Amino acid sequence: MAGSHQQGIKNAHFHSVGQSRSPLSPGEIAENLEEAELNERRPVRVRYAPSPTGFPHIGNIRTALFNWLFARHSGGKFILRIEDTDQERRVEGAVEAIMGSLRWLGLDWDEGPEVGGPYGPYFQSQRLSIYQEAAQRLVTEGKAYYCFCSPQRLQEMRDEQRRLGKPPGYDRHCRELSLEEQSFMDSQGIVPVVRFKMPLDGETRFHDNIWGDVTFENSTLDDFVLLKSDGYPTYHLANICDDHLMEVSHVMRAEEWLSSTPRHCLLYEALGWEHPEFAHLPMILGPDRSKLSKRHGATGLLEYKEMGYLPEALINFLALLGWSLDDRTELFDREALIKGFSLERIGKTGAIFNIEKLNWMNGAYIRQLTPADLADRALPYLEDARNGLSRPVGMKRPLDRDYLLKIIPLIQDRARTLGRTAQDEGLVQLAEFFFVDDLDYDPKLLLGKHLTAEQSRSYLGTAIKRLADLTDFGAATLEGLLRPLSAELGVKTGDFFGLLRTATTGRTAAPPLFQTMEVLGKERCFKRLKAATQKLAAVGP
RNA sequence: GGCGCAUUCGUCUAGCGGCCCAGGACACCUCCCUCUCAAGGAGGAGACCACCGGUUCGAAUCCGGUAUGCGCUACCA
Repeated sequence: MAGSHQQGIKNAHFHSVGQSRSPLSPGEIAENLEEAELNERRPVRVRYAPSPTGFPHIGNIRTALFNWLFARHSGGKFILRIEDTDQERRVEGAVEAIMGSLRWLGLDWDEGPEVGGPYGPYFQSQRLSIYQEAAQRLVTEGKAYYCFCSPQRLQEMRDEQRRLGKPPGYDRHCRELSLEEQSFMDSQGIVPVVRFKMPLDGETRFHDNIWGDVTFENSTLDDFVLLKSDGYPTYHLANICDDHLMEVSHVMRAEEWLSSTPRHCLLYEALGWEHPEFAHLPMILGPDRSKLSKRHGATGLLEYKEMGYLPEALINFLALLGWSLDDRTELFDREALIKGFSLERIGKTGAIFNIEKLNWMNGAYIRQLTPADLADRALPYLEDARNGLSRPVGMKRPLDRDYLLKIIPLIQDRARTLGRTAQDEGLVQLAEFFFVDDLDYDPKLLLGKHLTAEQSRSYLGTAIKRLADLTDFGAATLEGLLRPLSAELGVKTGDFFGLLRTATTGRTAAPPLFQTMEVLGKERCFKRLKAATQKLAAVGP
């Protein structure tokens, strides 16, 4: 099977730029910049700005990936900023999960938590005064106002609007409050929020690098909240302030933000700032075409690590969800992805996350690994063989790496994940029988399609006898003995080898028999062959 | 309901007026290889390019409408 691995590499057609792992050369970056940034002289600075309200899922991470690819492609900076402005929904451990996810995929950030940077801090909760000052300034300039409406009033207002079939939105009740009215409310102890004073007419138009020109009537936009009563900013305010202060050049985020972009444009304008370029990424959908969520099954990125997907395979797969290089390239190494990535080739339609294709791709990546690398990556999964489908296997630990190294060539072409899969195509499942002491299988499997229990018993007995004299238990020797024996016994090789396969591996589908027996070793094979004859006794005639 | 956006094989997609009675990939089927299962190789099936009009010598590609879908419509991001 040594040749099979070579073949795997040869036929996988991995698209590579044919250079080492080093980043792009300055010349290449300049070239990329020229093609992508004709109108823009600003250095590229992009950011991934998740909120720690949960663990990052496939969709979030795809956004991170696109930002990272764009930054690396253009020699710009990739910033990680934590948007922790919602105190209520904050989830413990989320920040760690975010960083862990990025690190697992190798998406390194140039500025952000743990690495710092000249535009910090990178946690919005540590930048509150910035937002408060901005809100204050807008109020002073008459571009925003205090709103004292209670949550109850707002809720009733919305219910009423819904009942009347009118477009929902704040009714601007507090927009023109007099100073007296305001101080009265203050004296009542009501803490106001700050709302943006939306232009009542006109339209807001902006250019999106993916969607083209988009226009909104200002009259359809309401006076949204900038600063909450707890002193924290809303996403809109914080996002705008930080993107401006951190000199973000391109805002790349999910499509669901497209509708709030006019608000952001207006806010930039009110603050006297120029807005960055926008690029709204198409969404990742569940099989029912709705926004991917927990009810679609595994969505957390780290779950994919648990299941035994390779980070490079996941990156490749995710990159192809919404982006393509051309009409045929499917497999990219990291450098090829960086080199080929461009905003121009991002599509607009939501993409369904198709796990089948991921499985294929992961298999392709597994095949392309060196056996030693695969062994090292597989070891943790074998040691802790619980992932997903669970059921601990009866292996003695710690595992013998040298033994594993001999097994790898036999299962490398067959594995689709490093863990377990529902179709038994996970590496753990494929390797399992090499490690356990006692095989547990249905004795009937020994009979195959054409043999009786009696025949099986007899063939097995003969095989054991002949095998006993063997000093060399190599695959070639085994074949040299067993193939003629099959003829001698007058059994089809398919039936005979099938019998031996089940006896030695406990399954009907396994790697090639002779190599498998060689790796298993004489002692283990004998034990299993004898156990099989025992089992046969239980089947009857 | 309002606003915005989208619509090419089951799925991911190529296509930016003639090269397309639409190309690639996954999945599926057949065959080859073969001790089983994979991997690999060779084929196949699968899309009236959502629909209806228009522009044009010519449209999947441009324009309009319809339908459907999705997103947003919070003191959430």
